[in-house]
Amino acid sequence: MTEKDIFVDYLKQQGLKFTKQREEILNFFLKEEKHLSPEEMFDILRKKRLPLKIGRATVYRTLKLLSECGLAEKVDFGDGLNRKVITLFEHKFAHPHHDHLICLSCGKSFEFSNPEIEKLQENVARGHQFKVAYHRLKIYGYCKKCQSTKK
Amino acid sequence: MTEKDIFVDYLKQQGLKFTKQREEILNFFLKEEKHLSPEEMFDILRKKRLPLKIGRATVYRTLKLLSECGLAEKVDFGDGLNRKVITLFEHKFAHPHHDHLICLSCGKSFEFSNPEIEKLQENVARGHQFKVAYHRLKIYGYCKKCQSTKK
DNA sequence: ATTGATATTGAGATTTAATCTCAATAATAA
DNA sequence: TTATTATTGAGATTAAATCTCAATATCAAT
Ligand SMILES: [Mn+2]
Ligand SMILES: [Mn+2]
Ligand SMILES: [Zn+2]
Ligand SMILES: [Zn+2]
Repeated sequence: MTEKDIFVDYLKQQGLKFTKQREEILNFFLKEEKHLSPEEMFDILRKKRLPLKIGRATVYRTLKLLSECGLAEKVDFGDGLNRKVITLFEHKFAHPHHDHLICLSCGKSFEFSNPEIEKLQENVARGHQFKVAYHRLKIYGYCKKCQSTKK
Repeated sequence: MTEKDIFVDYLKQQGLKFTKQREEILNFFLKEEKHLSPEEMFDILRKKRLPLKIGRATVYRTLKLLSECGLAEKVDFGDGLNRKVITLFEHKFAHPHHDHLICLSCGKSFEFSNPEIEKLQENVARGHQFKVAYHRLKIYGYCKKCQSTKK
């Protein structure tokens, strides 16, 4: 069951079509290891000057589909204090859940997963009789490199 | 040391001025117990038809000042998946740190604080030699009421 | 109270990521 | 091949937040 199978099956199941554009975007997303924003993906796909032309709306629409079928996950890496929203899409297929440390200086993010924290979150939710769908834990600060490069 | 003192002192220390508008916005913010968005605050302050006219930019600028001096805290209650950004300002003065459970159905939020989670976060950061500035833990799902009102 | 240097203000323009519109086109199944 | 229906991209639109700038208010020093 490859990522492509998952996508194709999802589309079929939803009565949607597997188009050239969707295939191109899927392949590009899978190939890229680092997190990319929709705008970056759009720019790069445009620069490629493929025989196929891909519009901004199609990039956004396809990333939404990839999220719906479990291949991608949208994450906002903005600091929550300034206007800037930094939306990136991560690989989700065969990539276990994790949260992020986000450097306020260089913008880099670092992944971590901590089962104890996850368990405590469940407890908190249970205490509020709250049914959890998902969560986001973001720790903002300064990465090792940005601390040494003192300002 | 009242909230007003804190604000006035902060302004003075920064070489800024304590204006009618800033005082009006401070009072309104302090009076309101529930979280409000800047746009809501702007609308309400406008409807008041005070002798004093307050512009949108001044509301945003003043909320930023209130955040800088520790009286307010900006929090994004959007679900991180849809476009909508829901920026609210919480009281921070004499309100201990907490995180939120956010209902995807009714939009209500529920506060919690869990020292164990906080401690584990410190451990995670230390493990990455990461210097923490602040964090945001948001647990999305369905509140008790919205579970019973079974859609 | 007056002055003067400087910060502040609000109207409206601008920014920006994301979404929407819609007529032309492509994908699928019969 | 054909009919049905989904998809597409250009460009318009949205909406929160910020920016611009000329007019005005603040406030410390007289
Ligand atoms: Mn990640
Ligand atoms: Mn709160
Ligand atoms: Zn860094
Ligand atoms: Zn609810």
